[in-house]
Amino acid sequence: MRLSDMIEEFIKQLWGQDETEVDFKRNEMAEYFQCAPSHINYVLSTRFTPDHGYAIESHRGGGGFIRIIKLQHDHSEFLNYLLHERLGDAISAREARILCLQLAEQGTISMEAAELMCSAINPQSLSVPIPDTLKDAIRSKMLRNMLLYVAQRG
Amino acid sequence: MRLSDMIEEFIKQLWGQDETEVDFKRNEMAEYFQCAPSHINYVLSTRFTPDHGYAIESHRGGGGFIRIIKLQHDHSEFLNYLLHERLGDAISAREARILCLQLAEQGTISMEAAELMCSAINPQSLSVPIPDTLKDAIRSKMLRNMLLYVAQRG
DNA sequence: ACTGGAATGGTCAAAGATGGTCAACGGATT
DNA sequence: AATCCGTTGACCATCTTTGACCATTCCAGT
Repeated sequence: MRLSDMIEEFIKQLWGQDETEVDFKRNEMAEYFQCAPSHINYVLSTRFTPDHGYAIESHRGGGGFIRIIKLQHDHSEFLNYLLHERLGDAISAREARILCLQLAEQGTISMEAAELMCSAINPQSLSVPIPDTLKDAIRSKMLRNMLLYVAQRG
Repeated sequence: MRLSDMIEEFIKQLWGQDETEVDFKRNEMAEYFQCAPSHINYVLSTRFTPDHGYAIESHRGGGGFIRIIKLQHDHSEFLNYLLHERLGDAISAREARILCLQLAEQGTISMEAAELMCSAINPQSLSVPIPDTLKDAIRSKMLRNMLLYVAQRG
């Protein structure tokens, strides 16, 4: 069995009943498996992505940690679709806006949340001198992060 | 838990009912936590700033002390302050995050809205190859648009 | 009034503690 | 042979902790 698979298994066993997230220290984990610390990042980026149903948070510096959050599975199909299929690496302001409003219409988020999201991805927010391709990429990342937050709350 | 976090907690528990400020001696506090006196300053400058809703006063010399004052903001005034003074044309992710959480703390917005805003301004949203100065500019515009929505809605 | 020491708090830079990124290497898979 | 995936290490970014040195205020003794 590959080391990465063992680390994946180990991490999955950290969850107890009902817990929605687990914390650990990257260096301790690497020490335990006698591997390079960056190996932990590799496992996270290949096995604990949003597509796999997880979100990652971390803090550096003394007392730092890595936190893996399980996304709720009982949220709407539409949200899942957006996160895993519809939302790619880039999206226009117009498309993003429509998706936010649809989320509200079908009750996944409040209309206020939708409006707030629209404010964030408003073309004005990105009125800086960079190529449109980058703007579409940023918008996609922004929307993804916001949707991930929504998905964390079930 | 980090020492700095424990000191922060401790200080926050110094407040009684209705009190608007608390006083203490830096050296006594440092002695209590067995840390360098300057550590207290570190905690103050990272957790009790005006952005966090606090002001600091102090006196040196015999009988000296540090005083932390809880600022009390009127909702719409604070929003105006943020929009017209605090928020310039650039802001770091860290500062932006603190301001959003502060808005929730004051009850101007819900904690959900604050978290949603934090998701949008998350460094990950701006992980594209552009200079940091542009990222700070975009963040400022995003936050401004979201705050404008909040202000107009309220 | 002066003056110098004691009692406080402030600043800043270095060291320590974490985690992140990226590119190279090598074996496995196609 | 070409490509993909796992593994590793060099280098980077961020946050915390500590200590050396500085500034201000008070007070007691001239």
